[in-house]
Amino acid sequence: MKSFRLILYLVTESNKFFLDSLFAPNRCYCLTINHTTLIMVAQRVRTRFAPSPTGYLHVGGLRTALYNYLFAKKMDGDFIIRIEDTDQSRKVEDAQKNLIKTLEWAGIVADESPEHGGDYGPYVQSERLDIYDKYCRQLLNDQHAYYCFATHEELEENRQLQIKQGLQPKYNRKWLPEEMGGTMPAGIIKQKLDKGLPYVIRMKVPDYVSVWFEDIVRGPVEFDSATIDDQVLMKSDGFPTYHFASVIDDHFMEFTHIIRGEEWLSSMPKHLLLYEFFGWEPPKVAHLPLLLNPDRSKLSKRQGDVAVEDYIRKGYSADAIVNFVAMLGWNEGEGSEQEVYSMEQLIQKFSLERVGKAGAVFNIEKLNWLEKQYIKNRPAEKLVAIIKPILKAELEQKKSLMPLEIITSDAYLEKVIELMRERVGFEHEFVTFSSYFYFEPETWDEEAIKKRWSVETNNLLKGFAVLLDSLDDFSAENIEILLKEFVAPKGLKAAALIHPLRIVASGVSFGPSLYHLLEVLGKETVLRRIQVGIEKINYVD
RNA sequence: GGCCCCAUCGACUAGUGGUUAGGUCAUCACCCUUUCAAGGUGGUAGCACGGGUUCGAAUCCCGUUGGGGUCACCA
Repeated sequence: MKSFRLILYLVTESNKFFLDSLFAPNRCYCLTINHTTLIMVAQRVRTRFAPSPTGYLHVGGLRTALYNYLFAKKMDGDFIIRIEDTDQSRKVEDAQKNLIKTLEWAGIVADESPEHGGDYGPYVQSERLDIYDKYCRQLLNDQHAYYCFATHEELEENRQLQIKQGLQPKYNRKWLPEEMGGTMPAGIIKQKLDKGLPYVIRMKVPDYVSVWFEDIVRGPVEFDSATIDDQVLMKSDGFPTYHFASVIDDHFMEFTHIIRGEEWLSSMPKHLLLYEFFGWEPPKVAHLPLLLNPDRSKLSKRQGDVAVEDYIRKGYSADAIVNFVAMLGWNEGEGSEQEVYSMEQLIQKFSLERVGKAGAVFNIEKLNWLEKQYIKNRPAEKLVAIIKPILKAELEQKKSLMPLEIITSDAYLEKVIELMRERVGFEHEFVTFSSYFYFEPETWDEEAIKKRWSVETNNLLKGFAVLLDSLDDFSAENIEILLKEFVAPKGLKAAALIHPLRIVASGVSFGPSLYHLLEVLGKETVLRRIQVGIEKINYVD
């Protein structure tokens, strides 16, 4: 029972730390002030991420999961994954596995989930059908729900008619029984039931009551029940709808906080009504602002990648994505100018109170910048471990003229990393963007040749190659001295040789310091490339 | 359309009655420099609008406008 903190948090945010330090975590606390005793019951925070297994993990879903996770961990509570597979027709094979795998990739590991189990299972809704059935029956008994035999066609017809009449499309309550205030005689319902005709079960939304609740991020929100439809609770295939299943599960899995996207805000009153029917205490809720396309519509395919898997494939790291997505709608607040946060720091600093209300545009440029920050600061060993498999895969496709044991060594890769870490945007670019560290150039930047070559260039290279060959210590410093001494008596600038050297050595006109580049490549490779370059580059004035 | 939510630079945001409206990304200029980056310095750029309340409003209230979400036997 660790979440003593939760209750204090809810009761008195400002006194939290004061009270926190007064009591050791336990189940029950008594506080007596002026003969008045305040009793607090500890309750461990439990949050959930409840995706449906219909495919990939959406970045919005990742953020929702992350906020649930951060909040739970911050409060010393548990984060749970539940799979909402009540629509069997949309179920996608392996989606559940991928969802959980992708979350774990991001560092979001559930305390309870279908894969890892827990005390509140099963964690897949299709395995909880008997529970929904039982509680649906209870609602039926209590006259909070009723059978409805309307067909899809009938419903659609009714809808069209209402639209034509300028009314709001809403279920017409044709099957609401007489004893519940409707017009359908019990006999007819029984008749249909006996015949075994397909039906759904609808909840009866009370007329003209006001449903009010306090949203943690939005404050008070109010709905009029007259605008709420008699929601289907059980579908004709015997599966519950989302609304019903999630309320039942949220209750029995004892979640203390529901943190989800704003798209759920308008179904909140239905859920609240269900809690009321059952006499259960609803959890606290927080509706997160939506993630937006650049045109400010709800983030969607069509306008770029939305699957976390897409970003993984492109080479974004978990650190950067988590960091980025966390900042979309949350910030530490006044006084902080921190941009880069580790998961630990996020857990430490996160709070639902500081989640914003307005939607946030998913801005890829900031993500790119963050990714670079991480690459700049990631320890070389870590990068080596990431790059090596990429290089090895590449080496299976392409032959290298350089000694394999050297270019695949940690020492060599670390040198490449130090030269390139401020020049790459993704980890894989240490290989793909810097292939000249491992493979011979096959093309030589034409624009650059035009700009940097003169009639003398090839001879200069040839002459310098001889000097390089005689250099025993092939270090950047020595190469620099040698080059300057070579060029000075000729009345040339160092640049006259530097640029051509870079081009023959790498094929491109940009990259790290030339001297360091040559040092890392090594004498043998450099001499070979000068030779090949001279042969291949035909300068025409 | 009904209902609900939202509104500070192009983007992410700080700001909770008194600030020259701050930071980050992007962008521009300059510096550094063998290239490309990185880094440094500086700049452009914002409180949607209209009414109140108040000595004083980005901040509180009302309205308008704009945007979004939602109105399924999908979640």
